[in-house]
Amino acid sequence: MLVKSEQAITNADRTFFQLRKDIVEGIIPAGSKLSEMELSTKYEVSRAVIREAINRLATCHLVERKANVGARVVALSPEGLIQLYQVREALEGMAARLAARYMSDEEITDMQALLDSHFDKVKDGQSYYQEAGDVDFHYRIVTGSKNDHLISVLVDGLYHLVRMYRVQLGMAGPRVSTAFDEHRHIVNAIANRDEELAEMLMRRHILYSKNNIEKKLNHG
Amino acid sequence: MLVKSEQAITNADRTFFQLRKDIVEGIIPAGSKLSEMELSTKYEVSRAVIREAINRLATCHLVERKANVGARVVALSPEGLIQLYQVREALEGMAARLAARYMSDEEITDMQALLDSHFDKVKDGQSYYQEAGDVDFHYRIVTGSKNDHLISVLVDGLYHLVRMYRVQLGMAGPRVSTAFDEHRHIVNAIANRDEELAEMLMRRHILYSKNNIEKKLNHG
DNA sequence: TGGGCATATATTGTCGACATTAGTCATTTT
DNA sequence: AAAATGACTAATGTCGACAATATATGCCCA
Repeated sequence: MLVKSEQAITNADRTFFQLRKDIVEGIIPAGSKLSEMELSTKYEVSRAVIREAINRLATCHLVERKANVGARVVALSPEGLIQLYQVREALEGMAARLAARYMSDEEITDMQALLDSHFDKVKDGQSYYQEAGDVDFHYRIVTGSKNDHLISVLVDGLYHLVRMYRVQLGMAGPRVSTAFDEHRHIVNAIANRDEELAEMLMRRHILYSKNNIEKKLNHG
Repeated sequence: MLVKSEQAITNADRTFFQLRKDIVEGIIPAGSKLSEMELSTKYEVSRAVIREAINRLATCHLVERKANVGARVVALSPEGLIQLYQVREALEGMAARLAARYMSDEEITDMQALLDSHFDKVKDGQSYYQEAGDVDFHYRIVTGSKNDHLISVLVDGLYHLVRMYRVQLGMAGPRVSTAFDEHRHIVNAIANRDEELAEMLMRRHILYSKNNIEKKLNHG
C-alpha cells in the first residue's frame, strides 16, 4: 500500500485522521450523533480542534452538520452507495482518460510492475492484499491524471466513503480474478495511449463493481 | 436566477459567503495572503469564525492553507482552468445522463419553459441575462441528477471557481447563440430519456466552452 | 385529557487570551 | 565575508469561558 502524503502536523490533523478512521471502521457507528463535548473529553483535546475535525469530516461527506443542532455520522444506504458509484464512474473514467494522456512512460512501467506483483500475491492466495492492491491500482490511475481536483475529490473524499461501505457492509470480494483482468486491460489501454478505451474500460470496471456490491446487498 | 438554498444561519456562514464573494469577484486578489487577524478586524468577527470560514473556503479550493503558515487565495492559471473543465466535463456529463434518467416530466417541462424565456431575453439583446441563464441551465441539470455528491461538488465547489475565472479574466461570452442551441439539444435528449446522447452532448458543450475560453486566454 | 406555552437544560456558536510555531534579523564563528 | 546559530517577532494553533440557540420538561388552560 502506498504511504499517503497525509502527514499530521497539528492536533487538529491527528484528531481528524483518528475520527475519520473510527468512523470508517464503524467504531463510531453510522448514523450516530457526534457530541463535541463528549469527543473532546474522549480524544483529550479542546472543543475547538474537535469542531475543526468535524468540519473537515463534513466536507468529506462522512458526517452531516446542522447549524445549532450538531453533527451526525452519515447513514449508509443502498441509494447512497449507488450515488457514490455514479460519481466514481464519472470521475475515475475521466481519470483513466487523463492518465492515458499524461502519465509518463516510467509511471506506466511502474504500474505494470505493480500489477504483476499483485498478481503473484493473489495467485498465492494472499487475500489480505486484495483490497490493498485494488486501492493501489485506482490510486495510481487517479494521481496519474495529474488533475488536482480529481485527485482531491477522490482520494480525500469519496475513497473513504467507499471504504466505509466496504468495511461496514463486509465487502471483501471475491470478484478478484475478474477484477484483475479488468485492471490489466485498463493499464494496457493506458500504455497504448488509447484515452477513449481507457475511460470506457474504467467506467465498465466500476459499473461491474457496483453491480457486484448491489447483488450482495440484496441477496447477502 | 434561482434563489439558492444557501441561507446564512450563523456568523460563520455570513462571513464565509462574504469572503467567498469577495474572492470570486477579485475584491480580495487572487494569490494574496489571508491574515486571520486582519480579516477578523475587517469583517468585525472573532478569529474563530474567520478560521472556520477559511477552512470552508479551502475545501472549495478557493484558498490553499499550510499548517502554521497561513492561507492564500488560489492563483488563476491556464492549467488550473483546463483541470477545472476536465472535471466539469466528467461530472456534468454524468449529471446530464442521470437527469435523463431521473428528472420528472414536470421538471423537464419547466426546464424547457426556462429555456424559452431565456431565448426571448437573449433575442432582445439583454446580455445581462446571458450568464445568469447559463448558470440556471447547468444548475437545473445538476440538481436533476438527484445525486447529492454531484450536486455538492459542482454547486458548492467548482461553480464558484468557474465564476472566479469568468469574472477575473473577463469572460462574458459571446458564444451565446451557439451555446443556446447546444442547451436546446441537451434538453431534447433529456426529454427523450436518451441518457447516452444527453451525456455526450453535455460533454461536447463543456469542451466547446473550454476551447472558447482558452482561445480568449491566448489571443485576447 | 390533550395541546400550547413558558421555563429549564444541555448543546452549539462565539470570543479573547495564551501557547507554539515559522520566518526574520542580528550576531558570532570559521 | 559567508554561513550558521541564536533570539526576536508576528502569525497560527489551542484552550476555557461566555452567549445564543434548540430541545426537553412541566405547567397551565381549554
